[in-house]
Amino acid sequence: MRRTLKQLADELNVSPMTVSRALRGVGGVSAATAARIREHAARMNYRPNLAARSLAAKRVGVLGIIVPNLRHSFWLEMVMGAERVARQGGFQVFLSHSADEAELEREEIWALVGRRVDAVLLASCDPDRNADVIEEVREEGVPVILFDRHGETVRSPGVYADDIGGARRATEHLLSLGYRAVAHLAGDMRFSPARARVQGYVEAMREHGAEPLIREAGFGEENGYKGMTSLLDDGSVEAVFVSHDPSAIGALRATLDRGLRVPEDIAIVGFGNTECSAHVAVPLTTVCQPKLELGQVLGDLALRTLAGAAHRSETIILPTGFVVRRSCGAHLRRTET
Amino acid sequence: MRRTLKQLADELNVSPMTVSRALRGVGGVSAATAARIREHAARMNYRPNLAARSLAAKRVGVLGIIVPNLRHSFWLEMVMGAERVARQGGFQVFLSHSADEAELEREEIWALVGRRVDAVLLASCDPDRNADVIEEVREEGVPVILFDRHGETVRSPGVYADDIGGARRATEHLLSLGYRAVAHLAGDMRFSPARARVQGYVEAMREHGAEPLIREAGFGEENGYKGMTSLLDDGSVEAVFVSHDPSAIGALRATLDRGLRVPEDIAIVGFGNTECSAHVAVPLTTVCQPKLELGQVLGDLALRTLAGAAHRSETIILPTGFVVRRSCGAHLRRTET
DNA sequence: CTTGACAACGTTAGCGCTAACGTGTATCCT
DNA sequence: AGGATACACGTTAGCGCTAACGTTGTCAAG
Repeated sequence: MRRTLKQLADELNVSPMTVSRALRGVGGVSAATAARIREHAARMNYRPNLAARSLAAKRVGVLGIIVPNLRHSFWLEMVMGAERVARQGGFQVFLSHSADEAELEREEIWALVGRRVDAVLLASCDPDRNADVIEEVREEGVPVILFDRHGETVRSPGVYADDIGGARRATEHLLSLGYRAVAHLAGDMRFSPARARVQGYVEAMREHGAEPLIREAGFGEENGYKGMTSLLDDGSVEAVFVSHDPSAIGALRATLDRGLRVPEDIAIVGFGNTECSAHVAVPLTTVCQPKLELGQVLGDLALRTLAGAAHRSETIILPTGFVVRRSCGAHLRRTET
Repeated sequence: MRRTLKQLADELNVSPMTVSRALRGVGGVSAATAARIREHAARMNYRPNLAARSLAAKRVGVLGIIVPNLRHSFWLEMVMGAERVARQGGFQVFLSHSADEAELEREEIWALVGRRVDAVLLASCDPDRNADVIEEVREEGVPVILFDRHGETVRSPGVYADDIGGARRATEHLLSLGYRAVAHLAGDMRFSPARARVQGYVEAMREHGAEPLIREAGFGEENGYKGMTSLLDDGSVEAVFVSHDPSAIGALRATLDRGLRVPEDIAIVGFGNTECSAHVAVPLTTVCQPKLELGQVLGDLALRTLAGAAHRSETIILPTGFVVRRSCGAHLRRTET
């Protein structure tokens, strides 16, 4: 079967330890021997048994990442960003997802810890409910770094997008275009980003002396459709800031299905800049998070934490961007921005 | 730090082996003792060290999956499907991606094998180039199961979508609508699915006595845009079957940018049914692979292979579906289907 | 009362690797 | 010359777990 360190050592008439040192490049071996060993290992196509290595050493060189869901590009991009940084730092990434179920998430966390990952990067689908596990894992010496979603009770180093600022920006954009009746279709309020976006929206409205009008729709296209329908039933809205692009796409469809025009009759601004946002019938104006960068910062934070170089409870918030397309009606120049 | 088997054993005044047996439920322990042990382990929140377990035992309970790219829902869904089945079978999944680089892919394969995964499920970005690694891994007793893409030289058990049949279906659909000048915007011919789709297209055209017209565009929206532009420059096309939905979206945009109408002037059919396909300006008629099912079949094949219950070089091909939307012009009823 | 068979546990010996310390030899300084 | 110093390498002892075999006790058949 596989070749082991010891076999290599026998073939080369050195001790296993020397081979180990040479292959890891930790010094304590003459350059000549090291070269000889490395060459032989390469020819023999030797690969260390990482399970054994991680058992013997403490560090394993693996970060575990758990996201609620891989189907949304947001998570995916964050993971890719984190992975890139981790790889450059000599770490591998073990990726899991919780399918948005707190119970499964607990299991996944334990599975990662059982595999002795060096750190857990977690976008929890329910940070408060799983606060105990997180605490426990921390006590065992495995850093847990939260991202995107935080809870009320859990405070921890983490990386987040500036949801409040992004929501303010979106709302102010609509107000500056001259819309007054600007409503908000909120996301699932169990999640901190949804709450933060509501907050940003409300702040912006208040500052402009406008009355907030909020409807909780939840995430996803269908919820957006329903939420928008109910909003249109109820009263006269000029513009809507939707908490999440998929919902915004649903809202757009609902509006169009009513025979209303976007943005002439109703303006829409989304949040997230998902893959389809630029392609839909009326291209969506939207807030965009720096997804890849968020991931990179996350990976970086993890590496620094492991190196002991991060502040305790370092919290990083990255600013959001804003993409103006057609759904907000800016191109109609109702008012100069 | 963490509690170990031995600690548990001491606390319970039994041998570590008894604890191990009780926790794995392999028998050889009285029901009473087993219950006592399990209860205590649960209260102590004991988690086995999987690295140690995988070192001591042969089986680890992990499948490694490598896909070229996670950004396309196709791969993602396959992974999710495979993961679901694996989980039900008591396996975890270690997910990697090769970023479409053969060299990286080799590394990822070795990394997985180094971690002693029980099997490698691989959608290779270059099956021929990496045939040697695949062979080597197999010789070490780790089954490698290919999916979606196969090479010329590598023949192996695998799971594939019926690309030929799907392409035939799409082409025949267009022909049956009365279009005669049906062109094909091909994908990247290095990959077997692109070649298969060309084949299906050509076969269908020949059978209807129509002349194939193929242009290689590659994958992705930009390539689709360029390919379509060049196609429109060259001559009179009535309909186009595009090898991949993102390219089809690019092609659609190119057509619209020219001031041509879809489907009135040019009909378009895509392949893949990606997330955006239903949302674009003219909703795309497209061939859809049973992504999740492909993944499930893949996971199932892997488990059966590990159980020794699969035939050598079992190859599974799943039929594709077809979604008629607006871009093909079927709703205009040029001809009854 | 043996004998054997079986259940319920314990013991031993690693899996493949690495940390920590030990040994041997050349080199250098006073 | 004697000892300190440095380097190259070997030895020992596990990491936490499990396979394989050993031991003890029990009970029924002969």
